[in-house]
Amino acid sequence: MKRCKHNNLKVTPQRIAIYKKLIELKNHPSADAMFQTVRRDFPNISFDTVNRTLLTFSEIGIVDVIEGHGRQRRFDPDISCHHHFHCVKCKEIIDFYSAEYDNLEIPENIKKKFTVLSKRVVLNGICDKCTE
Amino acid sequence: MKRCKHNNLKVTPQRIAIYKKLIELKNHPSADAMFQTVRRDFPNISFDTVNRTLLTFSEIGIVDVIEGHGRQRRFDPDISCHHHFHCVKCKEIIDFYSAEYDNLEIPENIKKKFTVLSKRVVLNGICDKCTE
DNA sequence: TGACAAACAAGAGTTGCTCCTATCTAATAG
DNA sequence: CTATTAGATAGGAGCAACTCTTGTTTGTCA
Repeated sequence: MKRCKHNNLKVTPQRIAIYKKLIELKNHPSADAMFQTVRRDFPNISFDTVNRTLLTFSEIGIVDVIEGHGRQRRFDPDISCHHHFHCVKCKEIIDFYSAEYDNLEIPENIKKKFTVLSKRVVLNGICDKCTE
Repeated sequence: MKRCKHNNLKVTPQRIAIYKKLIELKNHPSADAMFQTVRRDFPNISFDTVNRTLLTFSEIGIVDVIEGHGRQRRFDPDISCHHHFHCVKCKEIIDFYSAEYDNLEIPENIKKKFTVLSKRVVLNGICDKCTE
């Protein structure tokens, strides 16, 4: 919440409610999933507020917007360095951790030209559930 | 085109036109961008045909559907192993190559549980044009 | 406590696919 | 070479997931 003040954002009950739900969740909710969840405690919040708040949070760096192949945008409350496995069948995104991947160097020619903010290894494949 | 036959798909003029444009392109077109391009040579092709064909191509492995943060799905005609830099401002996706990244090992616990089909390192940051 | 900028709810609008139906065509059989 | 038929196409309707607009409410600072 300090983060909000630092960015000239007001601390509203809606934002607090969304933030609390976000840190509770261990998966990668869509805007709609967050809306459904927050709505239980806050019955007349609008979808737009939830969605806008999530985008605002991503701008000040308290959530990540994650890469996806599907149609819905997904948010990631875990902003520590981690990596993703995408199942091409069920579209699920599974987090995993790897020291080797965390320590990857950014290639020189990239570092010279661009400002790199984050890195992530994305594996595509078929998850255990879809293999049967 | 052999690939089409192997997968019991018919070789139609539309598919040939889409395929030709695809291998010409060096960027990461959206379905709509492809539609606009193909339409110039093939004025009465429908958007649906282009989109369906791109999805079909991705299923038989002649294009990749790539991770993206925006609302549009992007296709990648370069299916050799390479990596992506995403500019968080202009949303451009820039390809880069790195032998170090190509040789990354898949962690044991992932290999045991899931079938990995491809791997890619995704860097997020700000590109040279957006830095000014 | 009053003024003002920021945030909110509700609903309309937009984008980017995805599905449906009637028509057409490429490939196989005769 | 023609008939058959499974698969493909065009065009348009339908739908999901945002995104914008408008009028109202709420924090914050003077």
